[in-house]
Amino acid sequence: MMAPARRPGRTEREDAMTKGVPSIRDVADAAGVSTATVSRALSNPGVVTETTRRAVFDAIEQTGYTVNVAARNLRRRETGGVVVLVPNLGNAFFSLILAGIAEVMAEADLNVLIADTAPGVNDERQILDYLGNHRADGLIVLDGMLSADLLLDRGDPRTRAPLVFACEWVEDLVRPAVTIDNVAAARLAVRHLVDLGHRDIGHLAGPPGNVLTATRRAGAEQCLAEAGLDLRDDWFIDGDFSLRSGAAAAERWMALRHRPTALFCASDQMACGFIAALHRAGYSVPRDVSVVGFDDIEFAAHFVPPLTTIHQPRVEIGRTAARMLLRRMEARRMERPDPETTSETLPVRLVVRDSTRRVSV
Amino acid sequence: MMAPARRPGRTEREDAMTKGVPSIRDVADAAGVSTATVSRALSNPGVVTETTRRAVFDAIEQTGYTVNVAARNLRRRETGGVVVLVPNLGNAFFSLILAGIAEVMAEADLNVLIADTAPGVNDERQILDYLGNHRADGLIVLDGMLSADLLLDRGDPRTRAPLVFACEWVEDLVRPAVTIDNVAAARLAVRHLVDLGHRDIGHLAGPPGNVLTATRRAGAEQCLAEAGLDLRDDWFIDGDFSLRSGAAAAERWMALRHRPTALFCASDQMACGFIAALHRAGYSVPRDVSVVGFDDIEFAAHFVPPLTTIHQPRVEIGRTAARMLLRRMEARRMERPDPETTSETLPVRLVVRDSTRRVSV
DNA sequence: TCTGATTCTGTAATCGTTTACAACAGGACT
DNA sequence: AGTCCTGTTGTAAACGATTACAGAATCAGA
Repeated sequence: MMAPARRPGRTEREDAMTKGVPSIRDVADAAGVSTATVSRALSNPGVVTETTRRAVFDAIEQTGYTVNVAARNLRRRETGGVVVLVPNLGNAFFSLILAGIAEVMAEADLNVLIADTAPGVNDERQILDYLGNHRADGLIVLDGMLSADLLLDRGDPRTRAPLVFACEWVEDLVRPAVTIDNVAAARLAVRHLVDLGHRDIGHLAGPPGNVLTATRRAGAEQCLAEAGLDLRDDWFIDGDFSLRSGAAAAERWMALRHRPTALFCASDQMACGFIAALHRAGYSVPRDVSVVGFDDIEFAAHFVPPLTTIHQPRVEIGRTAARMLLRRMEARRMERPDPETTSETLPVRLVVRDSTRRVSV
Repeated sequence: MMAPARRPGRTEREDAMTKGVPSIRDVADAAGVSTATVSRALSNPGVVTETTRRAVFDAIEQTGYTVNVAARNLRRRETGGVVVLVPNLGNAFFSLILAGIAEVMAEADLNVLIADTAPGVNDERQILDYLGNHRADGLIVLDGMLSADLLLDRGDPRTRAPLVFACEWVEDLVRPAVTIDNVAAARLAVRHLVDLGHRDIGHLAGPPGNVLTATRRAGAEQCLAEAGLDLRDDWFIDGDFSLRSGAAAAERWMALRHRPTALFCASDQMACGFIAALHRAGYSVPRDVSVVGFDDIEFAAHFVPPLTTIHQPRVEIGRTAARMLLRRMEARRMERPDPETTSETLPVRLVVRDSTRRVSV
C-alpha cells in the first residue's frame, strides 16, 4: 500500500490545490489510494481498513474536499432532493409543517425544495418540471387542488418519483397521505358548541372544491344533525382559509336577520379575520357570537380573545409525511414493492380558550 | 443531413423508449441528428437550422424528454439552485419574502432551497455543507445572527458562491444587502407616538445581538432624545420577535410602578402577543397603552384592535434580493468583476390603525 | 473551376462520482 | 504445496449532458 499512484494529467498535487475545488482525485492522491477507495471510505466505511480509512479522512481534512453532488447524483441516478408543493407560501399554517419536513429530510441528507403552487408564482410548466423525476426523488404535496391529471401524467410509472400527500389530498388519486380526521375534528368543534347550549350554529367553510372544506363541513353537518339542529343554508358561508375571507364573512353575519349564536370556522385565520371585523363594527366575541377555529396556529393562543380551536400537530404532520416518503423512496431504491399505500391519521384535540361561551338563555 | 447515425450500443430506438427515462441520445436518434445538435437546439436555438430545430423539438415532444439536470450541472459546473438561509421557518414574517424570492428565481429557472438555521433543525455541519459551493450557485441570507466566521471560512474566494443579505445582515461582513432603513423606520414609529402627545414611551426590542434590534432601538432612542424625553432603562424590554415574548413583556409592563403610556414594538408578533396578554389581564389597547408594531404582517390589519405599524414591502424585499443575487451570479459566470457591493434600501411607511391614540391629559 | 468565407453539424473529450469486476494478499485447511 | 476462502484494493466503464474543434456543405466572387 501507500503506492504514489500519481494522476496522469497533473504532476503535482499542490498544483491541483491552487486552482479550483478539490475533487475526489485530489483526495485519492493525497491519501495514496485510488478514487474508488475514497468513495468507499465515504459511503461504506466498513469495507476499508482502519488505516486506509484514517488516511482518507486525513486527506479529506487536508484538501478541504466536499463531494460534488451533481456528479454523485448523475452516477447514482438520483437527485438528492425532494420537493414540497405548497398551495400558498404566504399562509402561516404551512410553516411548521415545512419545518417538520425539513428536519427529517436534513437527517437523511436530502435537500428540500419548496414550490409554491399558487397561480402566478409557478405556472403549470414549472410544476410539471418538478414532477418529472429529474428534479426530485420524492414529492410531498400539501395542495389538494392540483388536478389528478397533472399529478398522474408524468412519465413511466416505474421511474416515477413516489408521492405522499399531507394535510390535503386529491380524491381521485390513491396515494398515501398524512392527515387528521377532519370529520371527527369538525364534530369535536361543533359538539363543543352544542354542549355550551348553542342551537343556532353557523359554519364558515374553506374554498369550494377543497377536500378539507368538504370533510369539515360534513363533520359539522353530521354533528348538527345528531343534535337535531337545523342546517340553515344562509349560515354556511364560503371562505378561502384567509384572514380576509374571515372579515368578509363578518359582513355576511352582520347582514343576517336571524344570526347564529355560534360559528365554526374551518381555519384559525378566518376565525381571527371574522372576530377582528366584528370588533371593528362594535360587536364582541364571545359576547355576541361564539367562535371556534381550526388549526391552532400560534396566533390562536395570542388573539383577542384567545381562540378556542382544534389543535393540529403541524410539526408532527410534516415529520410523519417526510418519514413516510423516505420509506417509499427506500423501497423504490431496493426495488421492493411499495411498503404502504395506507395512510396515517394523526390525533387532534379541542383546545378550549375564550372565544366560546355558554349561551345566555 | 438526416443520416440515420444509429447509436452503437442499442439497435432500436423503440428499445430505448420502453425502458427508463429518455435521454438526449434518444432524442438525437429520433430526430436523426447528433446529441450535440440537440443540446444546441435547446440552449442556443439560433445556431441551428429552422428545419433541424423543428425536427429536434418534434423528437423531444415524441420521446417526452426532459433534460437531466444532474448531468447538465456536472458539465456546466454549476448547481442550478440557490439556497436561502432563514432564521426560523416557523415565523410567518418570512413567508412573503420567500415567495418573492421564489417568484424571481423560478423565472430564471433556478431552484430555491430553503434551509432553516434555527438551532436543532440544521446543525452547523449542514449549514456549512450548503455554503460549500457544491449545493448552490448563490446564497440569500436572512439571518443576521450567523457568525461571520461561518460565512467566511469556506473555500477559495474565487470559487465561492455569491451571497446577498436580505432584511438582516452580519455587521462584520461586507456584502450587498437588501434592507429597509431601520433607524428611520423606528423614528417614524416613535415620532407618531410623540405626535399623539405621548411622553412616556417604552420599547419592546428584538433579541440582543441582532442588527435589527440595535438599529431599531437606536432609531427609537434618537427620536426620543430629539423630543427631549427620558429614556428609562426599565422601559426597554428585551424580546425575541415572537408572540410569546410579547406576552412576557406584558407581564413586565403590568409589574411596573410607573408605566409608559405607549410602547413601540420591534415586531408585529410581539405587539400582538403584548396586546393579547394585556387584554386577558383586563387591560385594553389603546385605552391603557398605545402600541406600535413593526413589519405589517397580514395579521396586523386583522387584529383586535387593528395594529398601527411600520409597513415593510416583504415580497419586494424578496424579489429585489433575488434579482441582486442573479446579477452577481451572472457577473461571476462572465468572470466580470462584481457589479455591486452596494446595498439597496427599500422604503417603508407608517400605517396608522387603531392601536394608538392621542394621550388623554 | 477554384478559393475563401460562412454556416451548420458531428466527433469526441470532459465534468466528478460510483461500482462491477478483477486482482491480489494472506490465512486456513487438506 | 495446493486449493479455496475472505477481505481489501485498483482498473475502468458508466451516468447524461455540454462544447472545443474539425469537417462538410453552400455560396460569392474572381
